[in-house]
Amino acid sequence: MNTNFYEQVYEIVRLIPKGRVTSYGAIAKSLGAAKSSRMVGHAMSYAGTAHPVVPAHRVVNSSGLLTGKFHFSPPELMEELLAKEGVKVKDDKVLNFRQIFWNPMEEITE
DNA sequence: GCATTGACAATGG
DNA sequence: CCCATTGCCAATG
Repeated sequence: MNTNFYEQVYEIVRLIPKGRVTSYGAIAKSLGAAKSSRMVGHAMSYAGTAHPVVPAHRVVNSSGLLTGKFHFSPPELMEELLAKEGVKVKDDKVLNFRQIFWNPMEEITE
């Protein structure tokens, strides 16, 4: 595939530490495509059928909302995984989102 | 190749 | 804080 963009997205998502979450825009920015935040979401769709396990449940929208939880095998899986990681989810949104927010740029530092 | 849709983001009211 | 609009880019029909 070598669809660089998607590969980059998967790479970053895989780098997300346990108990942390990030937003599509942050990932897009890290890749230098802040305008293509939607592409990150598309990449996530492929994540389930592409690479070995991409913790897409750690990726949420800019509001910390679990927008794509419905895309998981069981929609509840997203909250389950997040809960296991120590992330509290309420009303399909991450609590203390700003505190557990993980900035990909800090790990990329190109 | 055009039109529609989409795991989004940012801005304005 | 919630709703409406715009931009952006790729996938799909």
